[in-house]
Amino acid sequence: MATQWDPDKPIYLQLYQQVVARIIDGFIKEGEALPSVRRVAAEYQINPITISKAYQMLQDEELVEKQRGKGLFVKHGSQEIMLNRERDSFLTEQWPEILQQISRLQLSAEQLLAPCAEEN
Amino acid sequence: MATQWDPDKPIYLQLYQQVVARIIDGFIKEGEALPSVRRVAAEYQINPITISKAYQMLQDEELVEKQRGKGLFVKHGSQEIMLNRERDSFLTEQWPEILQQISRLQLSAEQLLAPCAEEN
Amino acid sequence: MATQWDPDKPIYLQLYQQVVARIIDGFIKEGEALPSVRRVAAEYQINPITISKAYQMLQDEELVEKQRGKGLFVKHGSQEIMLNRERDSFLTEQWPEILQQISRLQLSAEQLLAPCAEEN
Amino acid sequence: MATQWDPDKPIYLQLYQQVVARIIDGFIKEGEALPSVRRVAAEYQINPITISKAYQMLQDEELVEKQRGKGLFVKHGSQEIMLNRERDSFLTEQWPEILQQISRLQLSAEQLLAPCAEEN
DNA sequence: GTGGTCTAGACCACT
DNA sequence: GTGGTCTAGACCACA
Repeated sequence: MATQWDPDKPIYLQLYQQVVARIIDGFIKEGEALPSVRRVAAEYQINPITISKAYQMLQDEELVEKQRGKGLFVKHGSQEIMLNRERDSFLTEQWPEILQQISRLQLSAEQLLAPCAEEN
Repeated sequence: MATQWDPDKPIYLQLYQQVVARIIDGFIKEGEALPSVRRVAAEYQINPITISKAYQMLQDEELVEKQRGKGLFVKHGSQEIMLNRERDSFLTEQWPEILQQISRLQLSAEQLLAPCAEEN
Repeated sequence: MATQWDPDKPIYLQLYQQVVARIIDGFIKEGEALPSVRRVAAEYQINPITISKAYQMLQDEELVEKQRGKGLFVKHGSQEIMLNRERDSFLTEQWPEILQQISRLQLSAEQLLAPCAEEN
Repeated sequence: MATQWDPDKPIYLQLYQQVVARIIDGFIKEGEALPSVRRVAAEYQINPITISKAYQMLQDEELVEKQRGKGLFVKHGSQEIMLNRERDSFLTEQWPEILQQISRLQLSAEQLLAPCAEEN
């Protein structure tokens, strides 16, 4: 999917966010295994350690659990937790800043809704 | 103003953005001088080199000009240039991502407009 | 019994320790057979190889002996050997560290004996 | 101090515990900087990344804070938090198991207090 | 000077 | 097959 990496952000973080997104969006279901470290490493031409780092974050947050010798599995309930957490953080952290920015730059509703109009 | 620095972003960048914001918002007017490196360094307990770096960015973008022995002054026309540039970058880079995020998280207009309602 | 496995320790080790504990405590008596690999595998949903590994340790230590075609049997004298070995290792390896920890954390006798008091 | 490493535990974990211990015991005071990654790496002949990993844990737990370009500093209040956490975890997790072990192995008070007697 | 990130390659333990 | 750990060495951004 993400064929290319943004060079301004650590790969492991982008990877982490990608996995979270894929769980939220239901591409990886609860109870299923994450693609193995080696598999991802081969597919994306990335060092396995970089992937481990992303996967470690998911374990630290208890969204994923290790089954020794088998792999990492999405915990039950993770999808909802992730979704709620993303919503919360968007609404309480990012959105207020965005609103402030919009007001500072005196952007009109017309300008903001332009991309929506294009889709029609 | 800037009560504290976000430890995850370079200070010089935060400083740069703060100055731009203050010019756009008219707190520092065109033709006026920026606060001196020393002054800012003392006030914010920051390494002077860090401040120089932020100020250098403003010079590189020709939004500010050096008057030898006097300091840095906001060029005439800078406010408008900055404002337009920020608008453009917001509309073309940030806003599309924000819209996508809103759709992914299935946020309702109600949730998004809540903070506006509060202000009344 | 073993409701769940600690994902941070190898299963075969936990299994080994569990068997030792059950022999020491007399739940499995000398001369009796250990539950078969297949039985344990089915009951605990564990890979049979993992169980073999735990049972192999017991054979290597000659606490258990194989009777071809019948299974593994607890040797006579094993209970005492195990008990003594556990006592020794506890007193010489674990206990000194525990005492040191207690002193470092300045724990009072009161705090340490609280659980004993509860039992009354 | 810890001239040698226990080969059964990851070095980064031992390092983490050592730093926690040194803060609890007051050898590293609140507000002070941790020894730099490179310094420790040179002193103990360890790969810098291994040390980073230990230090990262301390940051994740918000016991230590980064000052960009300067180093890692012990947060105010960390000593007490660490001490309380270690006490809690000892009393609620380790100690009950120890008591159970003592009872299982039928160890006498005499045996347990022997090392204390030696000190006299 | 500081910490952070990544690579390439090795080895280990577990299932 | 799985993930975890470590090394050696490189490069980067920041103050």
